[in-house]
Amino acid sequence: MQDNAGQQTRERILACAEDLFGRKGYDAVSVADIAHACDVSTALIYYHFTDKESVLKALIDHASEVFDVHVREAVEGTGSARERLERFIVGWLESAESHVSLLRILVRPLTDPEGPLAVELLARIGRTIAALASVIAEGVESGEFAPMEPSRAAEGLLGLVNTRAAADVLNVPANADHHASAELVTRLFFSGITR
Amino acid sequence: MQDNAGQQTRERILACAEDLFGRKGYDAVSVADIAHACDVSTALIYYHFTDKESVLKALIDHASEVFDVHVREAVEGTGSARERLERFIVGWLESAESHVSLLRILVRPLTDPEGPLAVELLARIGRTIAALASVIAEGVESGEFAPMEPSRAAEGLLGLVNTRAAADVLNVPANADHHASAELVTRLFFSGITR
DNA sequence: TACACTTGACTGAACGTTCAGTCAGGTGTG
DNA sequence: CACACCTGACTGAACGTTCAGTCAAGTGTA
Repeated sequence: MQDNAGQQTRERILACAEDLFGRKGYDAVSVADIAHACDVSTALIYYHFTDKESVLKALIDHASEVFDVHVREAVEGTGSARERLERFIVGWLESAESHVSLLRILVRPLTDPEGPLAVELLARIGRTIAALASVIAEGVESGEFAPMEPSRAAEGLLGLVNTRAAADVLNVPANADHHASAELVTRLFFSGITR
Repeated sequence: MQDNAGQQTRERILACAEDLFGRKGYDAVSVADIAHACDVSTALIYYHFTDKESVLKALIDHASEVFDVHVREAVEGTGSARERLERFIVGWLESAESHVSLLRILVRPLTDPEGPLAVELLARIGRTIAALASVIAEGVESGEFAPMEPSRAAEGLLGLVNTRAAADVLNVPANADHHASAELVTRLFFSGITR
């Protein structure tokens, strides 16, 4: 009972931190804010983590597990390049919907390039783009896609999918209709807007 | 000479703040940082601005002038919907290249929805999307574009163009080749990746 | 069973530092 | 003088972090 009480608390702290960091941003959230949100003392957070940044680090590690799955599936999966990319789009948007805060933490360095752990996060994004680019490159080589620079296209795809995911910030109601989102992204990315 | 020394100083403060806010983010930059960057006292900043947030506000007003031009041109300009959107893409990417910090300030609330002036900035983004959507809607009505929800497409376009603009954060060298960027975005948005 | 000892989980209070913002006053020009 | 411009010295509050110590729940021993 008490053996895993510590683990439970650690998870509770992480859950609160995920929500707060995702909503307000790392800098704007104090350790006291996190502590208050999960009803513990600030000192307890330093019992479970070495410092504030390591809380963020733990969240990022968790986030990678959630989102990287879809990238790996696209790279290692079966089917045509387009099929695998379509599955990536759907999967990524699903994860984005259920882990908005986590996604915001991951993409923040794109608008905050000197923020906390920016170097690590940007490297991660770079790896994601490279992975998607490899799938696109396959499609280009096989003639499935038109000739183009794969890394650029991959960048655009990630931009599209993340914009769509961040859309609930805007007035646009993105809730519950991520199927429509996936369709839009798929269509925009593969066929464009032109009739 | 000294009459407009104040104006000059105000502009210098704004220039430093633009750079610092754009690189490190509003929260991570102290008033003392800004003061030190343009070699004045912190007190002087409070002589020219009522508080820290109003410095950001002044920057945003300036940013709007820089970026809104391209949106207005797309809405009020002549030519087909596609031509006007293409001009918007080129213009926006040009401004983005020469005002990276400013753009980062404008889009930050997308990943920091409770940050400083987020409400105002999000409203601004909403207006931009609505404006682009109206152009896309024209294209849809005239049969130039395939039937689709204009606001979603507009959202995607803005996402594409801003992702491309933020790309210099990544390892991808986006400098000096915003023509290639514009081509990519144009192609991705209008024709998609498919052969 | 009883009692001394250890441990993991947790806290209140305080640390030094940094922050946004203030203020009384100085300097040069019309 | 009067006014625009500017500064050094300062303040209260908030910050991340530390620390001495509490407490309930084992554990080993007799």
